[in-house]
Amino acid sequence: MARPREFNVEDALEKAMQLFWAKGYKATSLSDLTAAMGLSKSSLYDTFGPKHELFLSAMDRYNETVAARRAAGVIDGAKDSRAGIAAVFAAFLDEMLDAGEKRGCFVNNSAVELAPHDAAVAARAAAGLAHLEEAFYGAVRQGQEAGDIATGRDARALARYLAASLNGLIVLAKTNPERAALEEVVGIVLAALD
Amino acid sequence: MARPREFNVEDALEKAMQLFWAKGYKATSLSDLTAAMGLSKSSLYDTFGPKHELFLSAMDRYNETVAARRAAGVIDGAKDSRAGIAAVFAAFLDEMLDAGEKRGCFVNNSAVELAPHDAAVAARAAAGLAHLEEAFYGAVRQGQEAGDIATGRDARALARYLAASLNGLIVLAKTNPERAALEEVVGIVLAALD
DNA sequence: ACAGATATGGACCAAACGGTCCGAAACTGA
DNA sequence: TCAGTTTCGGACCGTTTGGTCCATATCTGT
Repeated sequence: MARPREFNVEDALEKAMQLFWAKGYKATSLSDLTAAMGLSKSSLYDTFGPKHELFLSAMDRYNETVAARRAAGVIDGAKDSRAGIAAVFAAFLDEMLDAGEKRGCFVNNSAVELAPHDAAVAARAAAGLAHLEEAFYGAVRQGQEAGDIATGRDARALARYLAASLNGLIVLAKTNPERAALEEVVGIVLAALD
Repeated sequence: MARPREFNVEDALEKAMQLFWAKGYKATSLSDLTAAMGLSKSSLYDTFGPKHELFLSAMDRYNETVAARRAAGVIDGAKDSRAGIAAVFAAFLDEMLDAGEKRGCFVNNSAVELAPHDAAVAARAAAGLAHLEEAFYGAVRQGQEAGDIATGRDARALARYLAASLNGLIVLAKTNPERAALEEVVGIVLAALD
């Protein structure tokens, strides 16, 4: 019927997500995007709509892929829920310290930069956080039933607490990326499960 | 000797800080600034230098005034250190929920938006966080000596933990401003002091 | 082979960006 | 009073921004 697209939509969206993740919304220009995605402005616009819409798509992709992988990481520690939770924190620390990129969490970044003034972004950020919280919630409940997490506290509150703590650590790591100090904090955070 | 300045430097810087705080660096234009500060571009440039320098001055002002006031809030609870710490968390929750502004913490915002790519901002964000941590540290030590905070944990690590948790709560509050849920999390955070 | 459909790059656009410059205004000290 | 100094608003600058448009190239179905 017609000329085929010369780029892979998924790949291009992935590139856009990586850029927005690393630089934020306002600091990423259309030129940056077209360069990274390997297509021209018109193609970008035809396929993904205006910049803001592309950004929302990038957030959706993040929630569906990166955040989902993270949630799966919690669940993988199924036999030992506590270990699964600890693994998520450890993975984040590695990501913040090893790469030197310090890009943090795309949901976190977007929530801080845009959520107060942008309802669509706020909704996606809320969904992303809820995703993480839900993963923690499942692990906490399981751990409480299995006995390796104390039952004294409400599982929902604990899950929220874990999600908040993780985001706090990310912010801290952006300015003070010292592994030992951060691990000490993680230790205190996880002690709430005892 | 010469024509006097028609605006108050401190007041103008305060206005700039409020704007950057609410909107972030990239989203705040020189037009926004001159309008809010009540002066023309040339005056702004002569007095505060280029935009980036003005932003750094705004961060300095935040650290010297807002952050200092916050630290004083911790110390005010001198007789009961734990209460002083709790008061800081409560004050932040009020700020995030009552105003409806949800601007959060200027240091937190700047750390997320710019720290990974801007060393000067990163340094100031680190200083702001250190300021908060130091206030917590003093309170924790005092509390441990007085007996209302458990001595089982290192005071420095606890202070860092409190600073991280506070920042995590701020991020959470930006997308999910439900008082009850947030207060529950605060309760778990403060339980680490027992 | 060819008609129809569609994705392409690059030219183009108005607006907004951060920053510079300068003539005029307003004050001071002598 | 008036020379000297400093600050003022606003015009102006080149660049970059997000977004639009179109002639061309390339594919498909018949």
